[in-house]
Parts: sequence; structure tokens; C-alpha cells
Amino acid sequence: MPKCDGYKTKQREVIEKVFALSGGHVTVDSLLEKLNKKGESVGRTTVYRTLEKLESEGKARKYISSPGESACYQYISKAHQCSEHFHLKCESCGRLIHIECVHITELSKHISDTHNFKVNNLKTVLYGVCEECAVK
Amino acid sequence: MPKCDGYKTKQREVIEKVFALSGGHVTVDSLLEKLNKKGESVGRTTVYRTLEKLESEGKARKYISSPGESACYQYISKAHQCSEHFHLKCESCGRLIHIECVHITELSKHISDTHNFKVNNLKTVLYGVCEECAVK
DNA sequence: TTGCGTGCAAAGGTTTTGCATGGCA
DNA sequence: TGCCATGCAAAACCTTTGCACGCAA
Repeated sequence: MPKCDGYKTKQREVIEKVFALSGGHVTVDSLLEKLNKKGESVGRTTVYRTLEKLESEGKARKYISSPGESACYQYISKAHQCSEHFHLKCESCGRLIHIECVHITELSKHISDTHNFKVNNLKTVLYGVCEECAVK
Repeated sequence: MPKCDGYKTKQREVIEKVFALSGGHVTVDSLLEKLNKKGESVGRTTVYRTLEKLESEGKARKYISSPGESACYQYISKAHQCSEHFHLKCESCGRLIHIECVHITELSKHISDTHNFKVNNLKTVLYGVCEECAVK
């Protein structure tokens, strides 16, 4: 449960707004870029701290791409609240693909029943090769 | 196909040996520790380069844990050659759990057929909470 | 002898932390 | 006023790269 959002500041407001409007996935860098394009000046540290806070409040999810590569954040809108989706990460082009699919739930159930492990679909990333890269 | 293993050196030999005997998963740091305990002196760079080489030769797999956290390598013994296994990562205790299960293959097939994405089971990590941590 | 392997030091990139300043309540 | 938020600079962290030296073949 999110308890207190803390103070409402200009920076936090604009970060959340741009993040929410981004729709897809965002890195600290890409978010800073978007902010710069809007003429908003926010420190990198603040973006890191705000995204961290949003994650702990359940308003964002953090994804891992590769070590050395920057982390990827996804804004959690109401449309994304469902648990029957997950992500595919292309090892070739690095793209993170969003998928809605009930089959992951079946696998999760099986793993929970048989292997005593509760899978967090929302955070799980399946690695592989996307269609476009497979063609090449 | 592994083409040429290059020169056979003392370092490469001892790294492969300790890595193979480790059984489970290894980070560059933990491998260096094991080497130190055995009185073997190997440079950190060499460990990085050797693990990278082993991965490209198909003798090791590299896993991503978290950004900032070090990468995790698994030695591929004959017992681990099958493709019907994958890994679970506990978000609570950080443990990486190895699982053999045909169900992942079914999901992979579905994703391949329906979503045109070829999943690499060997590299995929499902996030969640392990049994022990769930009890707490 | 040839050229790959090694390892130190330094650089590269991402993320975190210390600290003084500034703004919300 | 009190306390949190901000942002610069610096540190921490993992990993890669440059380069001179050493060793395998």
C-alpha cells in the first residue's frame, strides 16, 4: 500500500506526467531527453530517485535488460494492471516487447503448484529472438 | 560450433576446472574467491575474458540478475544440455533456482506459433518469490 | 619466432551517496 | 520552522579496453 507520496513538487509532477504519457518503456536517459525537449530541467539524480519511489509505490515497474545497459521502467496505468501479460526481450536487437497472453498464467499456476514458486508475471522477461531479427 | 580453443594455459585450465566443479552458478567475484582459496592467482580480467570465451563456445551461459549486480554464469555440463529447463529468480532472497520442466516448452511453442517470437529457454529467467521466502 | 594470453591500470557506463541549498507544508 | 526534495559533484560498482610483457606452439 502506498502510504504517503511526500511533497508535491514541480519536478515530481512533470516526471510523472511525461512518464505516464510515454506509454511504453522508458530509461532514465530517454526520460531525461523527453524532459529536455519540453524545456523542463530536472536533474538526473532526481529522475533516478523519483522512478525508484514510483516503483516502491507500485506505479512503475523496473526491468532488467543487460548488465551495463540501463534499466527500463514501465508506467503502470489502469490498462496495464492485469497480471496476464509479460515481456519478451530480443537478444538480437534489444527490443522489449509487451505481450498479453493467458498461457503465461497457466505456466505460472503449474510452477506454483508443482515447484512451489510464485511467479511474478509482471516482472518476468522471456529472452529470445523477435520476428524481425529471426528473418535476418 | 566451437572452432578453436586457442592456447591451453594454466589460468584457463584452472578457471574451467573450478567453474565446472562449482556445479551451480558463479559470478566473477565468487569464482575469483574460489580460486584464491585454492591458492591460484588469476587476474580478474582473465576471468572475465575466459567466461566470455566459454560462453561463445557454448560451455557456459550468462544470466542477468539486476542492473548493478554482477552477471551470473552457469557451467554447461552434459547433464544440463537439455533445453527443457529454465531459471527462477527469487526477488526476495536473490537466489537463482534451476528447474527442469516440460511446461516451459509448451509455452515457448505457443509464443513461437502465435506471437512469432522464439524463446530461448536457457536464458529466460522467471521472477517471483521462492517457497522459503513466501513462508516468511 | 609468431601471435595469442595475461594482468595491471585506466577508462567506460550506470547507479548511488554526501552535502549544501531550496522549496513544500 | 521543520523536514523533505533537489542537484551538483564525487564515489561506488561492474565491466571493458589499452598496452606491455610473457608464454604456448
